Amino acid sequence: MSRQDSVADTAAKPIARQRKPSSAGTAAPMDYVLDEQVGFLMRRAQQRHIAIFQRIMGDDGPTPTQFAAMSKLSAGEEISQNLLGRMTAMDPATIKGVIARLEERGLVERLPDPDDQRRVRVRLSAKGHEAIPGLLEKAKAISAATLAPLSREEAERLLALLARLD
Amino acid sequence: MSRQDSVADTAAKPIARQRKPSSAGTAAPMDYVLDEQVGFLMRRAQQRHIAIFQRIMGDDGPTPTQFAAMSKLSAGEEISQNLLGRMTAMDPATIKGVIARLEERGLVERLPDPDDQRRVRVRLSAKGHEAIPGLLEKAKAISAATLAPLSREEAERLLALLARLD
DNA sequence: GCATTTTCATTTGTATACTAACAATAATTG
DNA sequence: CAATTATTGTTAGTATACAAATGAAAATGC
Repeated sequence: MSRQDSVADTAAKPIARQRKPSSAGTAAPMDYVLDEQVGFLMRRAQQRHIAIFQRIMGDDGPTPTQFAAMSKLSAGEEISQNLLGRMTAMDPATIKGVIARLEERGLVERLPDPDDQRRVRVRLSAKGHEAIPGLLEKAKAISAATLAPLSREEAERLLALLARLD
Repeated sequence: MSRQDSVADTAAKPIARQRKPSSAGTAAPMDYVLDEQVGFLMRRAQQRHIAIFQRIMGDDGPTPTQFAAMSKLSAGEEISQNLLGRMTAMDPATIKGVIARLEERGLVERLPDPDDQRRVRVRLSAKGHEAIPGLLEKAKAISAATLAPLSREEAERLLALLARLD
């Protein structure tokens, strides 16, 4: 294997899913199997998704949150930093770092809002705009690859169920 | 609202889900709606889950990954650090930090493996063992609360679908 | 119109999570 | 057995992600 032993491939499948006959006397084992819990399953599905994301976007591509911000900005309007955070499900501290890194790479620009001195308006730079079509193409491939193990109907069902856990 | 404007509650629902008539001339908008992509939906579902986790476990409770490690160790056996990482879907660098923080809090112990000088064996401390029953109780409540918006059948379906995205 | 509250952005601190590079030790193979 | 390869654990660096606290500015209420 070329890439390091990342969790996403090498140790992908959990090793010990055995469900002991509840014998040994270490307190009450209870019927709790970590590998069957929502949180654990979601974490692992996310790890796989992020690995796919990085593979398809490439080494100099945006991270998932960076792309989310760019995607929302691609509509063309200037948006305040915090509002952009809400639109992409990032809190103010998180969106700040994401925008700062996008700005370092020349993909977005920050400018003061003339109407509200607290606000910082964020928008795509010309370079950012140029990147959008290619990124959207890759983003579609990422979603498809992530859902590849499922049929169309199953994928639709999963998305609908996930949307209800908001 | 008492807690800061965290994404998990205040800005929970995406704001702009409007699907413009593909008018404006900023390149090709393509039919890509961030809010409908697997990655985005999983990220938001995870954010909500983690918020529930922290609320139920409490301020001095373990984090999700810390609990995952403790849960696997509760079987009673000593496990090498890397193997424990594979069992809980964490790479070596990540499990190291998790175990270090559990050790600082006196919940796990690290000891050299007599048969393999590279290995570090990890096990629950007495204090860690005592904490397990209460933590398992809370962990079940966390899974239930996370899945609360869904019916039994829907929850089962979601878990089955997530398990296939591994 | 002024005090209270809210919003916006920032900073600091903690915890994941991964890549990459490394050293030490085991296991394998010629 | 010696050389190669693999495994284990560590360190350093980057990027999320959130809590909590702060200061500045805007909105609200009375």
